[in-house]
Amino acid sequence: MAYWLMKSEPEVYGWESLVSEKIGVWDGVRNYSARNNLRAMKKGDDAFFYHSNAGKLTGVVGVVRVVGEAEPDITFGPPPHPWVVVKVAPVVKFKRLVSLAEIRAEPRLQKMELMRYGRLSVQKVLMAEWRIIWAMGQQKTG
DNA sequence: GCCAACGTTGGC
DNA sequence: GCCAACGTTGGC
Repeated sequence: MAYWLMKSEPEVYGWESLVSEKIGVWDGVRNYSARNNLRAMKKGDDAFFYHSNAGKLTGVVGVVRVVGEAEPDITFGPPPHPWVVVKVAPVVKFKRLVSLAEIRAEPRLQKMELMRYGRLSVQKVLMAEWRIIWAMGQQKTG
């Protein structure tokens, strides 16, 4: 069982879009590192859903589960080509946003790929990092 | 809207 | 294989 972080711009495809679809096809990835991560995803893996490019709302909004493993991304064109999609379903929305600013400010999260290689749209998350962000997301807002 | 960081492309 | 030019992502 592995943990991941998947980015999407909420204006393009946000948490609410996924909830209304129930199962989302994660398409459009055109970067080899991100593609390799998509290929490594297994059914039952969990991923943080991260809203990118969203000003103060940039950050982790909830958890999704991989329900379909890599298959060709037909939005690129007919295979063969290198690009793949996975299918994900919403699991739980956080009680509050865990913003990028907070992640930046948390010393235990400084080694996250998010800090080192911010532009990667599909990233691996370590279990320790997963637990920290999960706990932050369960805190009640004041 | 700007721009830093990074990936990709293509000439050589 | 190197590297300059260019394109894209995404934070701010």
